Parts: sequence; C-alpha cells; structure tokens
Amino acid sequence: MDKPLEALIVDSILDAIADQRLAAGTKLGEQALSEIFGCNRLHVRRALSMLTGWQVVDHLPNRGAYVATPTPQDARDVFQARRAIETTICRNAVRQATPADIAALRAHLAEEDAARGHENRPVAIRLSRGFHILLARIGRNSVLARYLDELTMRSSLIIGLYGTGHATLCAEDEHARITDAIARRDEAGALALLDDHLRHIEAGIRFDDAAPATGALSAALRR
Amino acid sequence: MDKPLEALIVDSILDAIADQRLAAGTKLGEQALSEIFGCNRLHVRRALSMLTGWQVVDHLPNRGAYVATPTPQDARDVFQARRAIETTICRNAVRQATPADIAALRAHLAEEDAARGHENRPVAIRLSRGFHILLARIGRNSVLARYLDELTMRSSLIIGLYGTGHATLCAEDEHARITDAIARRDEAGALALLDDHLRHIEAGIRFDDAAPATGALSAALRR
DNA sequence: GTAACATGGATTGTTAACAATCCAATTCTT
DNA sequence: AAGAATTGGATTGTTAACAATCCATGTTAC
Repeated sequence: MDKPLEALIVDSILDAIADQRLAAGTKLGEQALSEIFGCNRLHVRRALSMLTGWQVVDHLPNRGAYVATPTPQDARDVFQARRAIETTICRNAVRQATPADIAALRAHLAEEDAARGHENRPVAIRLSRGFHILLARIGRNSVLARYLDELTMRSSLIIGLYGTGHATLCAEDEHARITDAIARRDEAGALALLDDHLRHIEAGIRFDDAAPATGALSAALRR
Repeated sequence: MDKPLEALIVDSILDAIADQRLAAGTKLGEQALSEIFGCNRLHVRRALSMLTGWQVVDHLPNRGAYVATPTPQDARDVFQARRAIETTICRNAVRQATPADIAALRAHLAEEDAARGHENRPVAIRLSRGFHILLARIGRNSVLARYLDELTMRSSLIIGLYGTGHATLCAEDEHARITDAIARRDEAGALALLDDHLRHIEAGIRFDDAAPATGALSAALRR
C-alpha cells in the first residue's frame, strides 16, 4: 500500500457527509484533522483540495475549509443533473443487468428493509444512497457513476440543509418497484418510476430554514 | 487578485488540451512547469492535483504526472455521458434562451465560419468546443455546465488519440441548424439535431492506432 | 454604554532543505 | 558481444521552520 493516506481522509469525510454526520458549514480545520488522522498537515491539505474538487468543500483563502452549503439554485441544478444522469444509468441497467446484478439489487433491498426496522438513521441514509450507487455500477458507465457519486453526496448536504421531515428518508418501496421493473426489462416503466422517485425526493425540500452549522468534528469522523 | 496562480496554470494546461496542442501521454514534469510559469514547484503540484480531479491528468506515484490517455471504454462512456448531459442542456436552452442568447449563438457561428476560412486548426477546434460550452451556459445549470467542460476536454483527448481525419472538425452547419431550432423553440428538432451531431462526432473515431505521446511542452503552453 | 482601535493567539500559506524513489548510462561478468 | 548488476543524475515526496493573515479579546476614547 503506497499512499492510501489522503484517500483515507477523503473517504472518511465523504462518508461522514453522505451519512449526514457532517453538516453543511462545519469548519474543517487543518490541525484538527491532522490530529484526528494522526498525519502531517500537508496530507490534510491535499485531501481538502480533492474534496473541493468534489464540490462538497468550500475553500476560503486564509480562512480555511468548510463543508459546502449548497444554495437553493445549487439544489435545483443538482437534482436536474441527477435526473439527466440517472435516466441514462437506469436505461443502461435495464439493458445490461445480469441475473447476478438483479440478485445484488434484491439483496440490497433486504438490507434496506432490515435497517428501516431498526430505526438506525445514519445506516438507513447510507443504504438509501447505496441503491442509487449500485444502480450506477450496474449501468457500467464509469463517467456517469463518478458523477452520480458526487451528486448523491451533494444531495445529502442539500437534504440535511433544506429537507423537511419526511424527505430525509422517502418511500423505499420505490426502490423495490424500480428493481422489479428492471428485472422484467420494462425500460419505460423503470424510467418513469425513477423519475417519480427523484421528483419525490426533490419535493421533500423547502428553501425556508437554513439550519446552523454547529458540528463536533472528531465525533462525526469516528468510525 | 490573490492567487490566480495555480488557476492560471490549470487554465493554461486545460486550454492546451482543449486545443489539442498537448497530446495524450505527454509528461508534465514539475520542474519544467515551474520554470515555464516562473513559480514555485508546490503551485505546480497543486495545479496538477486539480487536473487529476478533472480526469485529464494521470498521476503515477513517484513517476510524475502525464496527460491522460483515455481508453476506448473511457471514450464510449464519455460520449454517452455527453449525450445524457447535453440533451438536458439543450432542452434548457430551448426553453430559456433569451434574444440576447440567440444573438450570442449567431455571433459564435460567424466566428466559426471565419475561422474555418482561415484554415487555422487550433482556433477552429477551440471554437467548435466553444459552441457546446456556450449552449451549456445558456442552459443555466452550473452543474451540467461544469460536467460538460470536463467532458469536452476529455473529448479533445479522445479525438486527438483515435480521431480519423474528418472527425477532428466535423460539419459545422450542424451547429447552425441546432441554433435555428433553438431560435424557433423547436424542442424536439433541436434535441434530434444535437443527438445526430454527437453521434457524428463519435462516428469519427476508430480504436485502431494509438498515436504516440511525443510533445514539446514549453511550445504547447506558449500563448 | 457604544464604537473604534490596538494586541495576542491561532490558523493558514509559503519557502527551502532533505530524504526516497526511479531511470539511464556504464561497467563487469560470462 | 549480450545480459545483468551498479552507480550517478534527475525527479518526486516529505518534513520542518518561517512569514502572513485573520479572529477574538480587551482597551481606550467619546
């Protein structure tokens, strides 16, 4: 293993954002992070630079790095981009899904069900995102998969900022119905269901209250 | 202006890639770049890090940075992603284009015409890419616009690597016809023309010969 | 009591020197 | 002479110390 160092920092922070343990606006101090990960400050700096490339960290000169706080306009753009990208991903999935892929989707749905029962919010959020990521992997387009990674990450920030209660974890049976449509190679059906699903997620955000940015960094990154 | 330093390096290299002055595979040595731009090696390093985020530079540990050489699979994924993204961009453009936007498109077409007369290849390539970028700006979705920036950049590398003669600069009247369709708010027509246009570009690449990677770096970055 | 101003501490940004790695040319062996 | 080991040069990666900037606290004037 050569240097999974900054990759580890990046992944840790991305995971924390995806799970909504790290809220928008929390400061990512260089010294704090270097102590948490027990490494040099330069590695933290590089990791933060990569995260700004992912559009999930804002870097203010001489003032440090902060978890990005998407604007309402950003939110609209992100969700429109998701519709554009996930439509093609889903079409690919319908056309190319192998029996093993379908099985993986079903297994994932079972996990989601189990997690929903346990009322474990962070895990449920992670799994909900995982369904879309899995779909992207089945679609077998690395470019679109990478963009969706970024967009789902930003979606987590958006929902954490503007999400109304029922939006944070929307109907999971939609995931099941999309899976069924894919399994029976119903392209039009799958696309329609996916589009509905994304619109439901988007419908669950309101641009009124902007939650504050308080955050216990070390606790959020504990694993 | 605080630090347009690394931004300047990034933009210079991106421009050189977009214009196909920098070919895939050319080495981007840190010292060479720091001498060209008259700056510290660390700034070069940061710039290269950003460029790897754009997927146009590959970073091999202990061996330096090289202009990325997309694989055939990458090429397929990039062009499919472009169809997905530019479709939505074009729809936005048809719906939201102001008279000023249309005028800007027409002005751009005039530039393209003029450049085509002069047989100035780098300029023609830049302008051909510029049409798509302009369309994205008119679409007013910053996320999709940023992705298209990246994808057109990678397209330049792909065409430079695998492009057959007539593909490097394909029919510009297609740009004109797309503009006309947008001007008359013909959504279906515009989308169909754009899809055709992208398929024509894609049809002009052949995955046989992989051109070598020789490159005079300082000359390519001269401006 | 409020507002402008100075000061101390903390954080970020930069520079330079040092260590580790890799590549190519040279030398030695068979 | 061909091939393998070696050594020197060049390039990348890391570390530590230094400079610049900003924020908050405390002070002073009005």
